Amino acid sequence: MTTSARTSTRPDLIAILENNGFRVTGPRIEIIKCLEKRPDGFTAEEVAESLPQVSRATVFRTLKLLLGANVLCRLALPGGTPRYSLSRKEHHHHTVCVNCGKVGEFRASTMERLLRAIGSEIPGEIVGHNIEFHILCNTCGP
Amino acid sequence: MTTSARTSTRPDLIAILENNGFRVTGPRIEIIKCLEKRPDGFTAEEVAESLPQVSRATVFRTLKLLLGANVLCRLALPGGTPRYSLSRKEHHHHTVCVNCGKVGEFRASTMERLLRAIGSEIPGEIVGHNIEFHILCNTCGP
DNA sequence: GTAATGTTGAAATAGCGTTTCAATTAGCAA
DNA sequence: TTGCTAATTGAAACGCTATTTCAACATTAC
Repeated sequence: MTTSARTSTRPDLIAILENNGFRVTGPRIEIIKCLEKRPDGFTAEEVAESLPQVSRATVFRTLKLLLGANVLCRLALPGGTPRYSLSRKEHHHHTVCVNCGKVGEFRASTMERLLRAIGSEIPGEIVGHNIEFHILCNTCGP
Repeated sequence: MTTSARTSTRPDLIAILENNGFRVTGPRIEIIKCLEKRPDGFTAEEVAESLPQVSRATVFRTLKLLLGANVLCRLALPGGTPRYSLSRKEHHHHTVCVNCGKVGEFRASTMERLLRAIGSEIPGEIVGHNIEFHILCNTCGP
């Protein structure tokens, strides 16, 4: 019996805790299970509300921990509440629906080529980037 | 005597107030003058501190007004205080130095081509995007 | 000038997140 | 298995960026 059929695309978050020297505690397991049920992204408050038995502070602490481990992304809608999304390990970018907030991931080959080429047009050393597309998803769309 | 030698790249913010039906008031003029002295971007607090005679609320109200008029951009450093930057009218993107916070603008032709091409790779209708490069600028760099 | 309406300051409030600190618990060693 | 120790937790206070409220005031239209 394998642990998960999705290990190839979704990192095993419990293992990530262990490998980074963090303790595997009840609250953390509950939070992680909750995140994995939300493929379209979520707000911190949504997680806290759905886990009233876990302290809000612990929710934020765990999200921060996962952000630091690069398995969670925080994205900002224009003028809206930040949304979080579990990520695949591979480099990717995000789409966020401006109507329903649903978060998607995509890897565009055009994008990757661009990122390699753009360096020479920017004055300084690129150490990171923030690229999000604001969309109307196919459910909310015109 | 012309109003400004930079009208071609920097919009005339006073005119923008007038054209959008906003009143040209003392506090707004002070705020706008202050912003125009800061080519590298600024935080809301920096503006408020340098204009103690203007209420903090008015600073934020005026920044929001200019954001709505698309002549000001708000950008987020990873984990840092949001920074604002006056913008040229043409479509552009931003660089933010992760060390000193200095904001730069650039228009990369590669970028423009990408943005036209990427639509077919994204599920839904693109209504906007958020693209920032986090850099070490030439002053802070290695 | 005067009325109508937009704008202001000051302070309270909101949203998202972090910190504090005492109490608890996971993980390890004996 | 027991005990030790450092990591973690909950609850509440706090911090920061920003917004709202509301009475007083300034600006523009008439």
